[in-house]
Amino acid sequence: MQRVSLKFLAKELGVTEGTVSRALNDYPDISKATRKRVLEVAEKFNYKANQTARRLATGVAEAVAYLMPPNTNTIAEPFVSQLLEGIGASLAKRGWDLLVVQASSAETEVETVEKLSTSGRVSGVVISRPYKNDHRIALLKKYNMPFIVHGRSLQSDDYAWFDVDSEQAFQDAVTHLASLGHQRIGFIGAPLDYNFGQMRLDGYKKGLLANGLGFDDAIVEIAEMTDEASEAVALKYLKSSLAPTAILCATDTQAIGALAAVRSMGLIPGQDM
Amino acid sequence: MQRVSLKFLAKELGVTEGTVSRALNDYPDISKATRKRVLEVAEKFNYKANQTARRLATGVAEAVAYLMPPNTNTIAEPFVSQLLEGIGASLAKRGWDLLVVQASSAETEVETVEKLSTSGRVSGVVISRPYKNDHRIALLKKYNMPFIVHGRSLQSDDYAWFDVDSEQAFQDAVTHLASLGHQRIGFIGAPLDYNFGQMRLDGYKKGLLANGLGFDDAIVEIAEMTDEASEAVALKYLKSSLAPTAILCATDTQAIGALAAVRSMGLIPGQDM
DNA sequence: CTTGATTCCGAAAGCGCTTTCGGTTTAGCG
DNA sequence: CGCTAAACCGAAAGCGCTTTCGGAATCAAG
Repeated sequence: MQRVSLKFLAKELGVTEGTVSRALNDYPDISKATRKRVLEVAEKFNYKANQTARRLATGVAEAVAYLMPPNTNTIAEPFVSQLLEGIGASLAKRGWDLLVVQASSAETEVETVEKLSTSGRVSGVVISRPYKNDHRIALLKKYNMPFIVHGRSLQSDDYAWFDVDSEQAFQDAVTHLASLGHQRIGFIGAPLDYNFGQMRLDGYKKGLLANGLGFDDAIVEIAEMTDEASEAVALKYLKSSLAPTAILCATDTQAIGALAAVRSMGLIPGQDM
Repeated sequence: MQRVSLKFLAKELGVTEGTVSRALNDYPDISKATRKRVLEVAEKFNYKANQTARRLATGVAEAVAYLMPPNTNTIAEPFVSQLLEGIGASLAKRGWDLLVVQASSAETEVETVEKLSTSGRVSGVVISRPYKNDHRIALLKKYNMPFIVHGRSLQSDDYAWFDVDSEQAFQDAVTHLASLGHQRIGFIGAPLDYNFGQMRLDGYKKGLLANGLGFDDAIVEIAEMTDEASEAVALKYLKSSLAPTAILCATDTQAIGALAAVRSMGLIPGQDM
């Protein structure tokens, strides 16, 4: 199978590679006639430009990387998948590539970001869940690599981010539960190192306030983001003398754990709890 | 910020770019001493090779693409996410990239595969869920693009694939249930258009046979792969005079539906059923 | 018919790396 | 000490594309 290159097309057409390139890339200084000829022949031979060469020549990578959160298992969370789907779709429209990059651990994350920033294979980076004083962000800035953050941090004024309004959402959730008549609403939170952990807790608190409910340490706890950890916390709540009638969880995984706890107590979720 | 290129390092060291390249890539014809010097300086300036240039020069893309199944929402399925995680991890070890590519629709899928095969940006492709007479596979073969298929088809002898051994797994599942004392095991299957649907059904049947259990039409049904459909089927089983004591579902989603049915009957999963 | 402005395209220089080919040194050995 | 073989490294040619520069051809205007 003869690889169809620019040179091949040029020879076929009896023009220069430069001319073919100009025709293909809609340059102004090319006659209507030759452009038409070039496009036809390119079509005929099913020419697809070698992206690598094009990238080297233009200096633009035409690709962005999504940096996977380092904790294993997080990719299984639907939010990552859906995010990827969205990013991928809009990149595809421009013919750009989506790279999915993993740092095997938190330590290698720095190196991963560094390599991403300096190896020139992407023109932008998307990261999720900023930390406080995020070293990844620091690095991206240092190398002048364009990036956008999914999730916000307390000091995220000086870069672009997008996020769910965690605080509002959790306040709404409390309000919803309160409107159903719940007076005693428990909370299983995510680690406060994560900004969303902090925000969801804040939202929960605001919700309590807004609905005239009291805050009780006994049914508010931060747990690891695993179902086991959350299940244990939920069990403790349920077995206490003043058990909550509803439990709000910061993440899906924790909710799954809590559901298991509810069931193991012989209660039916959505009915007894 | 001065971009550290090979040329830069070469000038810094007083040698040729070629020499630096050789030292960095562990070529044999380079002295221990200069290699050491080169590595030190490279480290000092935090040199990372421009991947694009390297790819163009070597002709190997150092990247593989995962072609997302075209049906929307499938990426949200955990299997895709976990697969990506696994592929990404092993690619990362070799310093290769993982591209996630989406075809917006079934029609554009052909073009997507074609571009993937001819634009030279990847050296291999992974696809999921082969169809019968898969046009993607035909294209990949035509262009001599290495590929591997996740899932198998009936005629998958002439290419590499990997898959869960559905048949064995479901046979094992039946055996497990039988060893717990279950004599009447229901089955909610996936559409037989899917190869795994057929295989799981076969495994179920083999399991019954192997454990001396009888096959009963009344508690074996193929359902859509939604929780609602599965819930309806499970309810029917449970309400019948000869209700099964265990139900095997072909997919997670179906199991979720069945669990709902069990609970709505006031039974506790894992205990009463 | 001359001149100056346009239009179009060829020539060629890169982009940053790899890799072959030779030539110069050094080592090995009689 | 002389010869051959081996060890190193410089020079340079690509990889397949983009893009500047300038020249030839065409056109409009005087």
